[in-house]
This record gives sequence, C-alpha cells and structure tokens, in this order.
Amino acid sequence: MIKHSKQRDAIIERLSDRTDHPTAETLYQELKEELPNISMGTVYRNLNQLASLNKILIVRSPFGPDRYDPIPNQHPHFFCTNCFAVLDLDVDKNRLLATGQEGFKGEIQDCISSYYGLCPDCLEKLKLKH
Amino acid sequence: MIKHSKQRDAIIERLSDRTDHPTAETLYQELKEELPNISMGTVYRNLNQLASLNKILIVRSPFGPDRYDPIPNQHPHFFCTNCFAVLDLDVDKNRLLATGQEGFKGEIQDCISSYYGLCPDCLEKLKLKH
DNA sequence: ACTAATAATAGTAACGATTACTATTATTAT
DNA sequence: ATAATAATAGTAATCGTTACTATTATTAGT
Repeated sequence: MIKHSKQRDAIIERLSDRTDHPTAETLYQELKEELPNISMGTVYRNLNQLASLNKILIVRSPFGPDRYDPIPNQHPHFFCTNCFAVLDLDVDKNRLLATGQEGFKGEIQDCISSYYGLCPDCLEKLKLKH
Repeated sequence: MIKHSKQRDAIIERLSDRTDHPTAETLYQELKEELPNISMGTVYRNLNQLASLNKILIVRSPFGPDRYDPIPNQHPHFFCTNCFAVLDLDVDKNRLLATGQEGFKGEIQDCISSYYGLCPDCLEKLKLKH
C-alpha cells in the first residue's frame, strides 16, 4: 500500500515535462534546492518504484550511469557521442520488433534500441567548421 | 607495442567458437583450470584490449553483468527473460539503422539493439505444458 | 646469447553506481 | 486520537569493473 510523500511528488514534478533524460545524481542535486535533506537513497527508491509502476522509464546508457525518462513506454533513444545528450527517437517500434522477429523461433516481447552518433546540434556545428 | 602472453592466448581460445556470450566471471572460472594463478584483472584487461582492437565485442546486458562475444562487429542480441540465455540475432542491421535515421536530423553511426522475450527453447517448453 | 627496455602479470586496493539496512518520521485507516 | 506501517535520512554494503604496484615475461637491438 502506497503512502503519499512530498519527496516522491518533488521527484515526479522534477522529471515530468523534460526531455534531457537526467541521471539520478542530476535529479538529486536539483531536488536538494527545495528539499535540502533529501537523500540519494530516496531518489533511487522512488525512481525504481515509479519505474516498476510503469510511470517512468529507466534508460541504460552505453556511456555512463542510468538516465530517467518521464515517458514510461520503452522507446528508442539516441546517444550523442560528442556531447553525450540523450534524445528520444520517434521511430516505429513495431517495425523494429518485426525486423527482429523475422526468422527467429522464439517470442520477442520487446526491444531496447540505442542509436548513437552525432546529434543534430553537434552535426550542425561540425558542418560549420568546413 | 603489444607483447605476446599465454594468458591472452587462453582468453582468446576460450572465447572463440562459442555462442553463449559468457561473463568475465565465467571465463575466469574456466581459465583458472588451466592457469590457476590467472587473475580477474588480467581477464578484464585483455577483454578490454581485445575489444578496443575490434577482435571481440562487449555486450551490455539489460539483466546483469557484461557478456563477451567472439563476433567483433556490433549486432543485435536476444536476451531470454526466462533462462537468461543471450543469443545472436541474425538481423539486417542496415534496416534497423535506416528505420532509426528516418526523420532524424543527426547522424546515426550505429545502434545497439537488444531484443528480449522467450528464447526458442523456453517457448517450446512452455507450449508443451498446455 | 645477453642485455635493456618495457608490456603483461598477480594480487590487491579503489572506484562509481546502486542497493540494503536501521532507527526515526510521516501518512493513513480505523 | 491511536495504531499500523510506508517512507525517510543517513549510512553501510554490494556488485562489476578499473587502477595501482611490485614482479615477471617477452621482445628488440646488440
């Protein structure tokens, strides 16, 4: 049975409506400003709880600690190898699933797709250098 | 400048021709039988070196420690949520890349695709239960 | 072959990210 | 109000992995 807590409210509030996929550490540093005594354990405990309730998504980064996404359904992400930004990719996941399922005898339930390269900003900056 | 070592030879030999994607720990336990003094550091150091020379692939598992793959090019893997087997998926990666690139303004260089669900064996066993 | 230079090693310590523990505090149902 | 119990802060512990250090093994040049 879940009880209300202002820490959890603050965590949800901090994470919602952002697209930068912060780390637990980033959230913790920001949350300390409004709740000076909040602890890392509380941040992790609530993020894990929210994830298991399918309210947020834990995004495992190939380049560092986990990121957190307010969009709860599993979707592809793009990791910039230059500035380390994490972006949501608007990709038809059913096509990715269908591609994976082709010729595979098991049952594919889902996929985690991590694309990487240069994000639009870094690509643009690189082009301007020429 | 790289110098020869029997430990590295043994690691390469152990990993080659297998498809079970062992962990560093698994390799270490097996290697100890022929080289009782080999250390975890040596296993990791060589696996990392081989990976940076593109001779093997490090496979980050969503469900536990890293796995190692003698096939060095980045390719999709399937993770069984029932028996935790890791399988190579024979998927046309160019299609996955193309799907990801659609409508994305940045430059996609590669992707790590992790599918999961029931492997052929576990699916078959489940079917027999009915 | 001998020697010098240095890569690789075993063993151990340290690390970063995350989880677990514990006594206390806050929320909720009655 | 009270009792039951989630949730907390603070801290310790864990896991997988990397870094350090003194020693050993391999190689290049004589």
